[in-house]
Amino acid sequence: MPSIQKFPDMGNELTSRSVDYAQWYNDLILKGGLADYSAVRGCMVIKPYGYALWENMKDELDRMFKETGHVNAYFPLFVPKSFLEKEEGHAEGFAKECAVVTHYRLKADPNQKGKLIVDPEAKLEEELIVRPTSEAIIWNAYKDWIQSYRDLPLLINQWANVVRWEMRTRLFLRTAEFLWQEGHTAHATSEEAIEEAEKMLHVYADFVENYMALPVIKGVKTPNERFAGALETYCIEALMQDGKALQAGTSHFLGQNFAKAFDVKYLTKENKQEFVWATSWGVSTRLIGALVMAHSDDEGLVLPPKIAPLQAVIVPIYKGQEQKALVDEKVHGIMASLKAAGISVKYDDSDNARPGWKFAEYEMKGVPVRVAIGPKDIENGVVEIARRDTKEKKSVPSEGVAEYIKALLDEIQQNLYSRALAFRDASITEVNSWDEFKKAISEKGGFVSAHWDGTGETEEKIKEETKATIRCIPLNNKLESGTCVFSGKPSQQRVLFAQAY
RNA sequence: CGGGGCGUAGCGUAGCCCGGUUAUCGCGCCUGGUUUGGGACCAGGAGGUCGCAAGUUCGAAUCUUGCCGCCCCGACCA
Repeated sequence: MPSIQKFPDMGNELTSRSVDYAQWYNDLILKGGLADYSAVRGCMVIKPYGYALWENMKDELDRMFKETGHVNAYFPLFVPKSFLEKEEGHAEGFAKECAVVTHYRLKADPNQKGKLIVDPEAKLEEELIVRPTSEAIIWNAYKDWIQSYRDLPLLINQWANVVRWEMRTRLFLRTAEFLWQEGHTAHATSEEAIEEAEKMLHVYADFVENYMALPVIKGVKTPNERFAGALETYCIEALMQDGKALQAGTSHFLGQNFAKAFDVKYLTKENKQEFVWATSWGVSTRLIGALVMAHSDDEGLVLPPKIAPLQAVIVPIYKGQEQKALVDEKVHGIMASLKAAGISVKYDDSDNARPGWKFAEYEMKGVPVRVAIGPKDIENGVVEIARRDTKEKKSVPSEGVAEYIKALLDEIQQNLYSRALAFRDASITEVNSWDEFKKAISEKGGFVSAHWDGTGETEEKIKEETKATIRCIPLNNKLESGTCVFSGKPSQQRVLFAQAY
C-alpha cells in the first residue's frame, strides 16, 4: 500500500468546469456556502462562510493600509446629485448606473388596505444618489479639512458598500451592491500622489499574490479603460482558469480634477494657494470571485490557507461511544497544539453525518487540511492527513502533528501560487500578426502580448472583432520597436490583451 | 432591452400535450433504533396559497389571457 493516496473520485453535484464553466462557478459559490441569490435582482446574500473569507481578506488589507500610514473613516451612503455633477468625466462615467433616492417617506395606500405607496408630499428637493463610489462626497468634506501644507498628505480609507445598477450581474464578480474599500488621499505634489497610487498598487499586488496565492500583472490602463475622472489608472490583472482576465484591484492618480471640482486648495510654505493632488484606490468582494475561479476544481472550492476561514478540520472515526471517548481525548490534545501553533481548526464530531459525508463536505468548502483520527490511528500513533490542493492523503505520526500541519499549510499556500503562476505564464502568448492574434484569443485564451499603435480607435476595433480589450500596459514594460498587430502602424511596446470579466 | 430557460415542500423533481378521488419520487428535516476508515440503514412522522390574477368548466397544477419573479447568453461595466 502506497503511503500517499489520492482521494477517490467521488460523484458530486457540481457541474464540471469542462462542461459549463459559468455554471461550475455558480454551483461553487452556492454549494460551497459562500453566498446565495437574494430576493432583490442583482443583489446577493453573503453567507457566514463567505463573509468569514471576506473578513480575513479585509483584516489583512486593513493592516497593510495602516502600516502604510492610512486611517479609516466613514462617509455617507448618499451623495447629493449636484456633488456628483461637479467632476464632469466622473459624472458621465457613473450616471448610467446610479440608484436615485427621490422621496423620504411612505404612507398607507388609501385605495388598498395593507399596501404602502410613496408619499408624493415627501419628495426631496434634491435627489440623493446612492454612492457608486465616494469621490464626490469625500472631496466635499476634504475642502473643509485641508487648509495648509501641514494638513497634507491626507491618507484616508473607508470600508463600505456601494451600488452600481448593472444590467447584468454575477455572484461576487458583478453585483448591484458590493462591499469594498476605497482609499482617498490628498497630496501637495503630483509626484507624491503618483507615488501613493503606485504604492497602493504594490500593496494590492502583495496581498493578492501572497495571501490569495494569485499572481498578478501590474500595469496601467489605456485612456479608454481609465477610471472616470482619473489621469492615470493603475491595475493588477489576474488570469482565471478559463483563460479570461480579471481586474483584481485598481489605483488611480486623479491629478487635480477633484481638487478643482470641489475647490480644495492649500497654502504652501511660501504662502501660495495651490490645488491639491489626489488618488483613490479600491478592491472589492470581487476578489472572492477571483479566488474561487483561480484555484478551485471539480470537487469544490480550494482556498489558500492564509485566508481560509478554516485551515484545518478534524473528523473522528469510531465505533460506539467508548471509541468515541478515546478519539475525543486524543483530538483534544491535538486541537490544543494546533491552536497553540496559530492554526484555525474545527473538530467536527457532529453525529448527524458520517465521515465520508464530512470528507466530501469539507472538500466542497475548500478547507486546506483535513485530519482523520480513528482507533487504528491511535493504536499506531498516527493521524491521517489529507490536503485539499493535491487531493493526497497519508498517515503521519501524531507526535509533532501541529508542526507538520503548519509546514503543510505553508506548502499548500506556495503550491497554489506556483500552480497559478505556471498556468498564467503558460497563458501569455506573444503574437506578431493579426491572424496569430485572432487565433490566440479565440483558441488559446489568456493574455496576448502584441504591438499596438496607441490609438483608441484601434483598441475599439480590436474589441469589436475579438471581444479582447487591452488589460494593461505592464509597469516597467520593455520598449521594443514593432508594428501594430491591427493597423500596421509603428509601435514602441507590446501591451497585454485578453477577454475579461 | 433582445434571445433562451425555469417557476409544484428547504433543495432537486414527476404529473401538464390528452382537465377528474387524498399532487409523485428522491435528498434533506423530526422521533426511535442500529451504525460510523470516502456521501449508512430500518421503522415511523412532519412539511404544499402547484409564482400571481382573471377567465373557460360541474371540476384547473393541467386549457386561455394577462402579469410577476429569477437564472443563463448578448449589448454596458469593477
